[in-house]
Amino acid sequence: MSNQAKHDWADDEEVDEVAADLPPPQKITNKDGSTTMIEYHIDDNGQKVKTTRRIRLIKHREVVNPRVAERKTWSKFGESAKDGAGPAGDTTSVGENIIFKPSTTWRKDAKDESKDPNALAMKDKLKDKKVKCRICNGEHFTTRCPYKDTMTPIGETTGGPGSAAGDVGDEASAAAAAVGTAGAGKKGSYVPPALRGDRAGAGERMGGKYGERDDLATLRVTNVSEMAEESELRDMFERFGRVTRVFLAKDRDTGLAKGFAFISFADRDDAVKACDKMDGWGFKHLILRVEFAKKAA
DNA sequence: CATGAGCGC
Repeated sequence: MSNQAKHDWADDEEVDEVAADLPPPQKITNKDGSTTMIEYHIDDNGQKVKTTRRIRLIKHREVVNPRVAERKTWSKFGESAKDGAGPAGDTTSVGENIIFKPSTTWRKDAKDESKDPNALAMKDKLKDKKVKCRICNGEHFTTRCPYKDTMTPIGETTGGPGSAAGDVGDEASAAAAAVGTAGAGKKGSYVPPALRGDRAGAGERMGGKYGERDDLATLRVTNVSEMAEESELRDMFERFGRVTRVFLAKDRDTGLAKGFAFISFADRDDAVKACDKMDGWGFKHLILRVEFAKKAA
């Protein structure tokens, strides 16, 4: 630190010679306890700028499943009767929450395996059995194809003009085709999101703030427990057919479920079955109400 | 009770 350090930046006051023409800053306390600050300033280009900020109090409160919280109050018994609260390290092992996370780098891992003679033998075996992906002709089953979600199987129409089948021999050239611009309508080529799915050429019917949603096979589920999770809902509804979307409305601040959810099925018939069976279903001490969703407001 | 996000041009 030199003697320049005497200058305190906090004393800098180049502020507000212009402040006179600006509206005064406002501070509004909202119903939910948050504060909205509205300030005005002149930017470098001499433009008047209004800044609105909303400040929330952060609640340092842990969200615990009440059933877990309740269990923690149980008194111990037997040889542990005199032990204090919480797990005793010498008699209890605390399980971790194991979360299943599919790796996004599995292809790389698979490549590394190719150095392994066993894996090579397996590959040869697959070659002999002529396992061929219908999407990219790669040596894997179609369901395992890395382009499964972005490409259409070779030979299936995408709604675009068909052309002679490209000789897509391996994954590398398939990838090149996916990235390239040439094969927009070509079989096995990249399909833009707007053209994916069953509705052919629905591109121009899109509108509204969040785009248009087909709610023909969407159920609205109400009386959903605060503690519910999307995965649990998915598990419950999947047995009726392919679930394409699960939306559980949650409070942005607390993360707790707001009590209603939407479940979309690929097939409306499955939605009908699910609606029938799940309306009145008991879930986490509440009775679900399930009905077909109406159009969003 | 209850009809779905948030990004940023």
